Amino acid sequence: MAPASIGLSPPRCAMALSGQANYARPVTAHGTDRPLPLSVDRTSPVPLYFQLAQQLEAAVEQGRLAPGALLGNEIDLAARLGLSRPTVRQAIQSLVDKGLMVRRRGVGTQVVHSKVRRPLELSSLYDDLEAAGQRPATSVLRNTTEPATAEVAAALGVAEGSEVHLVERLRSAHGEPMALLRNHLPPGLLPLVTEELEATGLYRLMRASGVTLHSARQSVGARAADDRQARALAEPVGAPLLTMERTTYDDSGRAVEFGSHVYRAERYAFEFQLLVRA
Amino acid sequence: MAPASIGLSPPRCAMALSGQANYARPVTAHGTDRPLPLSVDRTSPVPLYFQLAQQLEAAVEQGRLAPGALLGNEIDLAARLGLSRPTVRQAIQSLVDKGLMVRRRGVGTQVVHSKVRRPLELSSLYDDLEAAGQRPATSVLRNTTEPATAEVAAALGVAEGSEVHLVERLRSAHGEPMALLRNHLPPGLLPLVTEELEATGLYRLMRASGVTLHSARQSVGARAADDRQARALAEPVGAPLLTMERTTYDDSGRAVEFGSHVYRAERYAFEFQLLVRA
DNA sequence: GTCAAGCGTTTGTCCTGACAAATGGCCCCC
DNA sequence: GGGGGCCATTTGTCAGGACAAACGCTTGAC
Repeated sequence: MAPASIGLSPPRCAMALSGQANYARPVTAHGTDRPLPLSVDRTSPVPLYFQLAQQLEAAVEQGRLAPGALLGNEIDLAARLGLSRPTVRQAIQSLVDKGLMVRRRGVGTQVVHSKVRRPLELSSLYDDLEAAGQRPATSVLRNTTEPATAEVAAALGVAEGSEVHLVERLRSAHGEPMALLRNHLPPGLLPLVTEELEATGLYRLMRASGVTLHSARQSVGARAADDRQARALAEPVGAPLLTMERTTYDDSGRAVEFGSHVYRAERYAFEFQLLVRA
Repeated sequence: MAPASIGLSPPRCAMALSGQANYARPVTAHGTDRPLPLSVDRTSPVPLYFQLAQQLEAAVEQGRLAPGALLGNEIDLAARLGLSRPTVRQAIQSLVDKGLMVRRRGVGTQVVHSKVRRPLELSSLYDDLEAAGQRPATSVLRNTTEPATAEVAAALGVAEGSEVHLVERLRSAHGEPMALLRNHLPPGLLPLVTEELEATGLYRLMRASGVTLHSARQSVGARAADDRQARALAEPVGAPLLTMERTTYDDSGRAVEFGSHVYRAERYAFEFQLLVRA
């Protein structure tokens, strides 16, 4: 309706990531004034805008493009690279969407003043604390089917009482238990082999089975450890735990997973970054 | 480097929102086959692509575009509206970015199969549980300056020991305490009037003072309530609390706020939605 | 000295046109 | 009847041009 109503601007978060990765990178390399070496390969199957975006992103990452530095106007940039302006704009826009750059009409495009640099190109939800060098270990506690409770049925969109898969895992890092993971999956979605579940993450298995993950709803809270949780996680009963419930959907809108997880508060925290969208 | 490396796809979250809003909307209105009434107003200052995007979004919202429904090809749509294809694409792309639609080459664009529909056009971080009908109340416990501790100094990018603002607030809803909010701000950013702080949220005040919020880093965890927290929140000592630490940056990369908050686990949870970006 | 108007610069929006690549269904052949 | 190849459809990518709107600086007036 109204042109620029925007009362409060809805934040858009660039990524949610795993536990306790705290990379305070200094990056004091300031901007040189020589024009950034940029080039595109027209024989490559990689889209031109994507090539450019990657190069710019790498330049920001390595400090060759200093925070606050102007990018130079799009027309010249396009001419220099032998590209059209829309292509250059598409490249820059993707970086703006990632929160790496800010555009200002009449001023130019500048690199966002660092510090915000995204924590990592983090990806899957937590089976990739592996990427943080945590060497995760998983032990499968249960891997069966059971009748869906009302809560699970509602989340997965199946009939209450119908059989669904249940996987319960204990995830450890450095030999210490970190989280207790309960997942319910609709029947017949993919074969759940205990050995595979102990070797890798659930999301990777799902993707490998051709499931196209699309979105997820999460709810993060806290609770006191009950008896069973305390035993599994080697915490005293009543210890504060971080809880996460998540329903994941695929492309077609099917719910493909309902997870109900608890983490040891001492050893885990969710870190993520929000962008305020224009 | 590689064209479509994408190992694991980094999720991108559409928004983070407030507490305990659970709107399970049925929306069983299925797709009619009559062509959606769409039109654009070329005399309006609102960009054409934005007009179109809004209309499509409204149609999805109201169920006039059923989940899974094909949108019809872009060429025809453009012709029907008297627009060019790039403009139509820009409109659709913005909805794809929001997670409302999925494009498939050779197939078309379809509305994502509901259920995922975003929880609300949520916005500010939590002073808008007001929007959830919670009628929040804030009481300011402290509003002073104090020397920055090492942690605060690092977060705000000021010298350790230099004076920074400190605001401590207790936020309640329905007369019950919900959260204890501690915020540190760099000196001179904006005047912090106790009366204003009790009447509205910190973010709104900052925006009203011309601060352009850009991004934030958050860390969410859990802990047991200490003495002081327990008293303020009317919980027993040792009760599980949900904790959140956040550093917020403006356009220029300046840190404009460092918050350290605790929430009653019984009364509060973070809900948000992640999108897996292509 | 201060404030306002003007101007160049840069991004925002929009158009037309074209070819490439992926998908899915149809048809033909075996 | 089943399988493979062809083809129409649809989105993905890219070019080149045009005008509008916003910003910042400079110039000019008071």
